[in-house]
Amino acid sequence: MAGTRSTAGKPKRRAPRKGASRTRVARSPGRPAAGADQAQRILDAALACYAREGVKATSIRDVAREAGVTPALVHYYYGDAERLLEEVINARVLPVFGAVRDAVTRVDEEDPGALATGFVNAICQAIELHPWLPPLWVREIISEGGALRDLLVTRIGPLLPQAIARAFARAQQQGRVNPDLDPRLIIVTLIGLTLLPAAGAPVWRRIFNALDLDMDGVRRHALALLARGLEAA
Amino acid sequence: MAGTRSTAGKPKRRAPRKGASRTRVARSPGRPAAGADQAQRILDAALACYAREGVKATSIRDVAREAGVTPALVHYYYGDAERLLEEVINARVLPVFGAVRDAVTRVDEEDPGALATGFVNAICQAIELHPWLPPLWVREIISEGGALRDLLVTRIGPLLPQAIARAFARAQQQGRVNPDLDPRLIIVTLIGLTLLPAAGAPVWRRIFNALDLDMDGVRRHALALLARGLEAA
Amino acid sequence: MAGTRSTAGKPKRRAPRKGASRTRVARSPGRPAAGADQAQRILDAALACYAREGVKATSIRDVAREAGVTPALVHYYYGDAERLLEEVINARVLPVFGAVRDAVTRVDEEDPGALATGFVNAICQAIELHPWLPPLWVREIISEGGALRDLLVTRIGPLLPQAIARAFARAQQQGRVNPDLDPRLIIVTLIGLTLLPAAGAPVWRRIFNALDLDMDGVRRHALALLARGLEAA
Amino acid sequence: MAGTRSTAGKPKRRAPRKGASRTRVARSPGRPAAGADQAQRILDAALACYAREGVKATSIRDVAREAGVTPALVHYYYGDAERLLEEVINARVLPVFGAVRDAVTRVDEEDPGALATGFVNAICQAIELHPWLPPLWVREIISEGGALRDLLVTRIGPLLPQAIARAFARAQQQGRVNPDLDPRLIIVTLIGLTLLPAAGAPVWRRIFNALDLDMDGVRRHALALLARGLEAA
DNA sequence: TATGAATGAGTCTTCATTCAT
DNA sequence: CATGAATGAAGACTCATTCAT
Repeated sequence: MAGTRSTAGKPKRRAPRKGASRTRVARSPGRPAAGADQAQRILDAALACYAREGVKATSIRDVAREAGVTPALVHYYYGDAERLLEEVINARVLPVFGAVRDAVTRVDEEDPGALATGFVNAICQAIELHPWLPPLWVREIISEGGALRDLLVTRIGPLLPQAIARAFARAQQQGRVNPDLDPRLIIVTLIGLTLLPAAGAPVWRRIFNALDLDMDGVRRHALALLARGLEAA
Repeated sequence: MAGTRSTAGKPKRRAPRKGASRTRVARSPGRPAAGADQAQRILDAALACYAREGVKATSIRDVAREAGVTPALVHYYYGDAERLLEEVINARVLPVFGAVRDAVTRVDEEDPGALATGFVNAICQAIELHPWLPPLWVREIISEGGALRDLLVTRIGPLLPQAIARAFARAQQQGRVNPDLDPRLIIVTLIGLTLLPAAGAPVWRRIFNALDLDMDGVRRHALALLARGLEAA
Repeated sequence: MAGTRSTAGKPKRRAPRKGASRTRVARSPGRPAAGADQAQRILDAALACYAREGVKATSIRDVAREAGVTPALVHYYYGDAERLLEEVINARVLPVFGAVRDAVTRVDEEDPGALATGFVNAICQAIELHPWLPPLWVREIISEGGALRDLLVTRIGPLLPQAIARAFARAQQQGRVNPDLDPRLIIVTLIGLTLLPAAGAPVWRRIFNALDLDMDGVRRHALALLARGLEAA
Repeated sequence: MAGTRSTAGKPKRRAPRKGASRTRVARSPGRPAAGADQAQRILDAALACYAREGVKATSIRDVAREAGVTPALVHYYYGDAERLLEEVINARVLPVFGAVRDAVTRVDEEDPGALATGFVNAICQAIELHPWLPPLWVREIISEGGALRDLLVTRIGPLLPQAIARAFARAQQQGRVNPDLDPRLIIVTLIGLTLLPAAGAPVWRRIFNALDLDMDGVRRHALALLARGLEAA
């Protein structure tokens, strides 16, 4: 009979409860206190799923399965697929871009070649440390409707891309850079020569039946192309 | 009761589901004879959804909504999300790559510069004709787990990429190409200089607040970089 | 593996989909076309559950169980617990109050006794026709937080209660009604003498071990009390 | 693992659940010795939720939220939604009815007018002391399926209602009371003239746009109606 | 005494799919 | 050719409950 049904799953009905979203116990604000390495494992699992399946196609169940926990626990820690994504971004993704930016800003801004080389090296290093980076980038940042596009526009873009574009524009005006290039597309090019090959590596390996297509080869190829492609004369 | 079949609620895609396959009435082979511009509309809608949301994240309902028909009709025509995807590939995607390949093969294979230029021009033309091409490419072909990866490996790869790699390898041995490049990564580079910027254009426009970042600019930038980057001296 | 999970339950993720609420197929607007007596059965079941368990405590599953259909079908027809409630109100509840109002407005407004008698008789008749009326009234209209309170305030209140209050205020000023009464509380009293006893009948029967406590007894008791209680002298 | 017990996700209330009953540490009997104003706070919170949302629609989480404690603590103290309800009844609800009964039994039982007046005054006083009383009464005692119905039948009914009914029956036989009334419905009427208006006050205030509709007005209206309505001549 | 972690179960909602029409 | 009705399955989210601390 009715009246026996559990309260679970449907708060009560009607109780707007919208405001109270954020499960009371949810940990999302501060990093999950202590002993909760589960929380870390969940973040890693989410990242893996995002990279493999795409953010939109990743269900909380997928993440739970990948992490070896129950879906309820994912919800316990991060409350919501949306908040889980936010946490992944803040705790995993942004730090990596921060590191790349730091590495690049240590380079002489007036030397466009050094700038490009610095970026390529930094991003290739990041890629080797974080295999999820290339797939996540091409799928969720570059792609239309990507779940992380705003991230690039609001939080990454203002840092590196604009700085690089400005540096190249200056150098170009001073005749130190290939005048037919569009300074704004330099950063796009740098990504197209590093993150894109990295993301596509598995396919290209199969197509060329070449197991030796590794990140170091990609790096050298990119640097070789840029060395001549960027220069003025 | 209705709905006694077992495949209901089935996974997004990929579920083998060998048994109940192929709806009795399903039309998948030739385009349905009459009154079936519906069928075309559905294919277009699917393509739009794939490009916008990703193949895995596109439900049959999404396609139906986009096409302005009932989900039942989509099922009636294509039976299955998997078969719908196949039809989209065969009827829409492959022809475009065929056209690009045809354009490129009309070029002198022994001139690496012409080859690169030919590819860039052909792909840029295809992009302008088919706005779904860049997003679909970066998300479903380049990306790990992309739904169209096999397509590249089995049906596109053997054609153009391998031919281009061979041509550049030959030219490189003859000293006519920058010796520090990896011939196999040339095609990757070409894509990274065209399809990737095209896919990312909306974001870059926002980041640089530049509405003038169009495909023609991308093309010129790519050709400028390649002109010097590829040459030997 | 991930990526195999059904799309169900979680549209895609993130796809706001808020606007698109109203299931495309949902029937809520027009009465469900034809042959859909299921839709009627569901409304009846919902009403029964509301009366028995309360609106807030009624789950869509309860309704489905009561109606002998699947929860998914309830959702198919009415999309949402909220919309189901709306439909029940519009298709079942409001018509009853309309009938009561019509009956009362046929009475001479200048005769307060006739007005009270008319209301008592009309509401008692409605109660006998619609057993769900008393429980629904006391629980969802009178009670704090009742799900139908707004209904009374916005759609029923302006009709009968205010008219009755005005009529009694006039008659009281003319010395034709007990001067110590509050005209606005007359309608409250009328309800307290009819709907409340009706709702409580089962308990009172058990307390007094009296199976003969029926609506007709309630009606006569109410009229007897009002006959003297309302009059002036 | 944690959570291997079987009662999880159990129905709102009423689930027999004889087996796993009574949490090992549960405190249900005497009030927990020390530091346990928490326990009191929880009872108050439960009462507030019951009045606001209804007993069936009140989850242990709601109570915890309202009390500002963890759900686990509520469970720690009262183990179970069912037992929590019992405690609320014993510690909060029954004493109030006891007080009303005491007040009424101090009146001359042979004077029906005094009896009615005494009840009205006593209940109105109780209402002003305990705002949760009217909603709880109409929703959980009067209403079909109300969670406190048994309470009325087994523990309150035998006291006051039956005594009042007997007193009025006697007086009626002696010609001292309106002969057309049903003595058993007197108590129902008394409630309909006090608790019901009190419960509905918020709505009626909005309908009549009258902020001056207070308990004292309700009391006077009730007494005025009863004074004439009950008398014999 | 009190709570964070963890989980099974239950509800809502959506989806793919079938079938009768 | 096309669709409304109907359903099983799956996913999201919430809940009650336990347990270790």
